[in-house]
Amino acid sequence: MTDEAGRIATIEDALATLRADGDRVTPARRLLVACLVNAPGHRTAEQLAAEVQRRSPETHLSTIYRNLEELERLGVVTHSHLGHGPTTYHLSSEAHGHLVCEQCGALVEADPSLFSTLAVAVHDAHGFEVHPEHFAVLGRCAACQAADAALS
Amino acid sequence: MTDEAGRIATIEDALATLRADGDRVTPARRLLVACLVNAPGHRTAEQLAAEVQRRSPETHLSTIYRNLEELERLGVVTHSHLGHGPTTYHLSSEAHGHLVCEQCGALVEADPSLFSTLAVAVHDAHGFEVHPEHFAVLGRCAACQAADAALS
DNA sequence: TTCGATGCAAATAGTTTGCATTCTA
DNA sequence: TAGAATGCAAACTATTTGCATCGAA
Repeated sequence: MTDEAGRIATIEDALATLRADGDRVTPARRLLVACLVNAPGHRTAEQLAAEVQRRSPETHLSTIYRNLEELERLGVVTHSHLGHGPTTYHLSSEAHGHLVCEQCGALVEADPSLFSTLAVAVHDAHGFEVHPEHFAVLGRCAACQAADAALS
Repeated sequence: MTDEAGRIATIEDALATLRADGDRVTPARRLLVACLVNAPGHRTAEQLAAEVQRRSPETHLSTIYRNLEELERLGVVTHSHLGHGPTTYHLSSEAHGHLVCEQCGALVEADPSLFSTLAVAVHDAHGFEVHPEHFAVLGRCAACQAADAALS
């Protein structure tokens, strides 16, 4: 129920990007791209492997890593470091910032516009170009603040 | 030449914090705290272990990890996740933000004030409390931007 | 039919844990 | 001298790599 029409154009876009670079379109690559396009959000290499393996159980985790690397090189995929946990991957077209609660691990996706003043300030002060989608802003979510406040 | 006076008060503060919690002051803890106080900046557990081992070669890396965890629990030490690389540790009193270049790995320490508008915007939008010292802002440093520009 | 992609096993990096021993308080 | 801290080995998680085989173009 997740592989029907509507987004196939984007799958084909991704495959066309591979072909344009001289890369081959293999079943594993088709499935991986379909997973990324069909369901948005952050997934680890392991989660993506599990999804791909539902259709093609012999697909190896190392193949997922190699293909994510290649798709990232081509600009189709972006990865983020979310504090402690493993690296997560998503389509580059879904760029956004990340807020991760250090207490409960909750992930909030933040509109990139929230980062614009930071980006300007950092660029003015250090000439540094900020990539808000590649890292997580760590802190404490509203729920954990409320829970902590209730204790005191 | 790094263990002379001037900052010893802070070493004693850290040890007093341990004692106050009922923890014991061991040679490994003394040396670790001294390393952290005597030289500022970010170091990985492995780097700290190497420093401690110059004085006390039998100190094990797992002891460093356990003590960093305890010092962090007591608020003496803070860790940061700097993109790809391993976790780094520093005294909590040296709080600051981090800019890490994704191309060359350069680390720039940023004044926490640069994060204040981000913190306000994120709090208004999501009720989320930002801890600027716990994560790295990834992007591209001025030098890499200049180098890239020269290529095109 | 060729060379890129894959599967598998093994290596690697970073970190954590179990347990017997040591040493602080 | 009781219990916390340590050293060591081993487990564990995330990721990378070498190599023989397979398959897309």
